[in-house]
Amino acid sequence: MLHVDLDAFFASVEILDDPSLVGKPVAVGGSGDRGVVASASYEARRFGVRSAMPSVMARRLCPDLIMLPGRFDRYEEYSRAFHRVVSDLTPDFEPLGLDEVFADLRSLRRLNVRPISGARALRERIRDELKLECGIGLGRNKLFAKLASKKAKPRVVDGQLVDARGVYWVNRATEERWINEMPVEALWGVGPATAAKLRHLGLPWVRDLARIDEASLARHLGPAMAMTLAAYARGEDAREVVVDRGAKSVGHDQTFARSLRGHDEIVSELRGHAGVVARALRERHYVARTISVVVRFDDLTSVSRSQTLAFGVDDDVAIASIGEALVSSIHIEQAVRLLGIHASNFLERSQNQVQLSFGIETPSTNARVAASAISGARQAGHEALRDAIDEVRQRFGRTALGSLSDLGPTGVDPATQQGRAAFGPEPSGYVTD
DNA sequence: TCTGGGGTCCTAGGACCC
DNA sequence: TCTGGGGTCCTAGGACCC
Repeated sequence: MLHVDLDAFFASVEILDDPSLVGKPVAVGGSGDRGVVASASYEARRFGVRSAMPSVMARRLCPDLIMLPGRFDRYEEYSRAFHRVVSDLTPDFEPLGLDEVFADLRSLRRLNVRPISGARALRERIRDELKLECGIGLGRNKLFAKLASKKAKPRVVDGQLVDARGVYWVNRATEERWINEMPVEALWGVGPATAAKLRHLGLPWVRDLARIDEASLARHLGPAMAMTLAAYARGEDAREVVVDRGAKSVGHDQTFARSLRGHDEIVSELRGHAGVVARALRERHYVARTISVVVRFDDLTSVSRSQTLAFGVDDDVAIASIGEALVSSIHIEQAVRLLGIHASNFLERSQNQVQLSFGIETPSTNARVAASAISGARQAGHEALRDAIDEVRQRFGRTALGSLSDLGPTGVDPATQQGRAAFGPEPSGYVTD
């Protein structure tokens, strides 16, 4: 198993695209009071800046930090190029986020290529063709390959950058040493909460997990986690490389610089979010049967609501209507700092079974209204129009046409409970910006 | 310093079917 | 008349990963 991890990915792409940033402390992330660092250059890391750190703290540690907002379309381009390079080594690879890849190298045996040679060649090509640095780990399974790639990467020790080995291969002796020396939080799947539980149980080391009875571990962590951790502690990891893992959900969340107050503010933001999710679905030719919303309050507590329909949706207004119905079912007494909407339970768009005239079994009146809105949309020929809008936007840019979600009314006429208002017979709402 | 936004997987309870 | 055990689906929440 091979694991590649690109160094400081987002920050490195920014520096490649703007050479004036070379040698400077650069971070990508939100710059506001509620922002966090998504990626930091090694110059920034020398000051202690780390990803997932609140931006306020990063700036305190490094006053000259150059904070960039992030251009994810650009990172995706680089990511695709990265995957093309990996695919030349083997087609058996699995991306993890934009900047990591697992690859099963067993097929290289037939070609008489040693894993270590393949890894070195891959690293050279990433450097030559993408101008990016990376760490590569080789091991018996995903667990060790991932731990090894971390060892292969440059580290900051006492504010100084320690050179990277580039490629790190874990042999049996090293495996055993790591199992004996590693704290539990070094394991995949052990975060702050699980680490705290394990410390509480007197099991702070991976070697402690090897001696504890799995059944008693399961009582505290659940059966799945217990089984996984017990296996890891024996150096076993059965996870295979899955090529083309299809997406299971898409969503859009946003934390607001100023928390939202009142139903109207929330609904108007929700419509924009619904449009983002709907477009993502259509790009993938999926429809989603389940729509969920999440609301985070100023005290950082969150509430979610979801609803599964008998058929799939991929339409801005339909998803917004369902989202509104769900949000309306939440008791909102505080200001809202985050609002999210997600779609899951995908069907291929071509496989969608649409019911136009049957009553739809749903627990709430609002959802029935949403369903009738969907029917209304289809009957009004709205779908073809929307696809045309998507196509125009694809060819001429996203701002070439005004956004459907800016139309205003919810798409549901409260008097008639009909979903005709926004779809209407006349499409004059869709004129250009 | 006070915690983003993109996701995945697991758990527990309830409804429902056979 | 009161009851089981297996299984699926849905919902809400939580933990984790990059």
